[in-house]
Formats: sequence, structure tokens, C-alpha cells
Amino acid sequence: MKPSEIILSKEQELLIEKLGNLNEKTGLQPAAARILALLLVTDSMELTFEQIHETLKISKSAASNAIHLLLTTNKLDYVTKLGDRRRYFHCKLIFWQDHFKQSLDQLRGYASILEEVLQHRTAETVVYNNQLKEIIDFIQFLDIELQLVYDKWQKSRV
Amino acid sequence: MKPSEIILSKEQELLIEKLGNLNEKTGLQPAAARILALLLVTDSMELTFEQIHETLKISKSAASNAIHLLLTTNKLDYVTKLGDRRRYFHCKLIFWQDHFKQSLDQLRGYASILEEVLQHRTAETVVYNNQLKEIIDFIQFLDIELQLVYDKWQKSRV
DNA sequence: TTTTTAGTTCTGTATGAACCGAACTGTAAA
DNA sequence: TTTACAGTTCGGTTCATACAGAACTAAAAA
Repeated sequence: MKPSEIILSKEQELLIEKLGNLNEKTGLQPAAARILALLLVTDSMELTFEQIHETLKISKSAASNAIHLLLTTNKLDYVTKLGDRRRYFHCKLIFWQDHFKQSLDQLRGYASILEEVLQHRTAETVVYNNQLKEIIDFIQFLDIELQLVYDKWQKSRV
Repeated sequence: MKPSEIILSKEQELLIEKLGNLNEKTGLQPAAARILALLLVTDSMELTFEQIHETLKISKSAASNAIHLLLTTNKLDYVTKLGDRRRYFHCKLIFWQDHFKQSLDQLRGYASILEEVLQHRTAETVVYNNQLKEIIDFIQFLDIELQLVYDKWQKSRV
């Protein structure tokens, strides 16, 4: 009966809520969203399973499922220590770059379907087709430019 | 008993499904996602309420609610014709630019909360804090660059 | 005035997401 | 061999979403 709950300041709790809500809006399930937020906010960067489930007051099953999800989607990682079976979880900060790349892929997917749509449209709706073409052009322009922006960032960090 | 259902080719049906699924992934509800897709794909750019609900085989209530949603989120528009009470709906192609702007806003929101997190973090986790700082810098860099990219596009269209 | 048209609103219902608590499993310590 | 630990899996509940169908409404036509 030793509680492993982490003590959070009022500000930290608030930040976890706010960050959690933002994470949810990216399509993450509530429990997972808060786990990521907790790991970003807490002073000890590594937390155990028990600390997570006690601090966030979620059941072991909810914690287990959410952690599994975060591990398989590459947002979470852990280390282990000799003579200690527990895993020490920490947020993979790199997941931001993955997120960026995924957005690019989604954008590309959209453009290619819109291209298909344009090819199948009647030639009679000239104005409309031109508008559609312009949107496709914009997405493709964006795709190229974003890649350049990303390269520029990488270079500035050498 | 005059059916107002639009006849779609097999390819058009397929495109509506694919585009609809993509729309759903952006957080749109299924019926609304398919209505947008239908309006992009169909040769007649303007469809009535009845044509939409018959062609997509959704109930009047589903059509009504989805159309209301799309109108209030500025993704759909309509015109009316003298001596005809029906509304003729068409997809507002501009909604792509809004979508782009919304992404920018979301990004900005994220950066500002991460800033808050960084300010509340213990100074002891130096490496971690630096990584976090780098992510914030990246987002802010992205924000600025995206604005430039957008301006560049606007200029290229004059 | 009655009927038709063009929808909207209301009342369910089915489905799935997210979660809890309890039972279970595998490993290690006693 | 039993007990403790560190989680995982299972069964069930709750809640929200998305829809159908029917009743309703407001305006125009007959």
C-alpha cells in the first residue's frame, strides 16, 4: 500500500487538461491524449505504468490499452532497468516530425483523388473545372514548398 | 412519383466513396462527407435537397442535418431560382483555403501551450527541455514559413 | 379552403468508442 | 511451492454518434 501517485501542481494539472484536449482533437483517444500530456508536463521524464494509472486516475486496463496504442503508433518509448521489471515510459518527442510528414501524405492523397475527379468530370462545366484545377495546383504547390521548408529547417540545425 | 435520383457512372460512385472516406478522416460525419463528395463529382454542379437524399440513399432527416452542418461550417452554399422554392446546393471550393488556415491556427495553439509547458518545467531536465524547445522552434518556424508560402501562392496567381 | 411541396424536427434505435473492475498470466522473489 | 508483482485480457456498462421513419410546419398551388 505505497501510493505511487505523482504530485502535480495546479498549473501542471491545468496544462495536462489543455494539452490533452488538443491531443484529442488530433484524433487521439482521451486516455492516450492525457498520458502524452502528463509525460510532457511532469518533472520526472520517466513514469511507470503504475504512476501513470494512479496519477491520471484511470483504470489499469485503460492505461494498458492506451500505452499499447501509443507504443505501436510510435509516440511513446520506454527503458528498463537492471533488476526492475517495470518499464519507464517517456514521450517520443520526435513524433512531431512524423505528424508533419503524415499531414503531407494526407495532402498528397487528397490531391491525387481530386485529380481523378477532374479527369472524370464533364468538360462542359468550364468555370467549375478551372476552380477545381486551381485547388489541385495549390495542394501540389504546397506539397513541394513544404518539403523545401522542411529541408531548410534541417539545414539550419546542422 | 418522379424519381429525382441522379444517375452515376461506376467510376463516379467509386470516387464518391473514396473522397467521402477522406472527408470523414478530417472529422466530418459520414453523410456530410458523402454529400460534399457527390457535389464535387456530379456533372450538374447544383443539386436539390431531394436529389441529394435520393442519390445517396439517405433519409431526409440525415440529409437535412448534414446539409445544415455543411452550411454553418461554410463548406456548402446554395442559390435559389425565381418561382422555385428549392435550394440548389453546391460545394464551396474555397473551403480548402479555410482548412489550410485552420491548420495554421491549430499549430499556433499547440506552440503556445508547449511554451507554457516549457516555462513550468523544472530546470533540471536540461536535455529534455532543449528538445522541447527545439520542437517549439520548429512549429514557430513552420508557422512563419507557411504564411510566406501562402503569400507566394497568392502572388503567383495575380 | 384544401392539397401539395419542400423541407425540419422529433422520437426512437443501432452501433461503436471508451472505460471500469475482476479475473487472469507470466516472471521473479521468498 | 507459494506469494508478490507487473501488467494484460475479458466481460460488461455507459455514453455519444449517426442515422431512419414518422409527424410536423410553412408557404405556395389548386
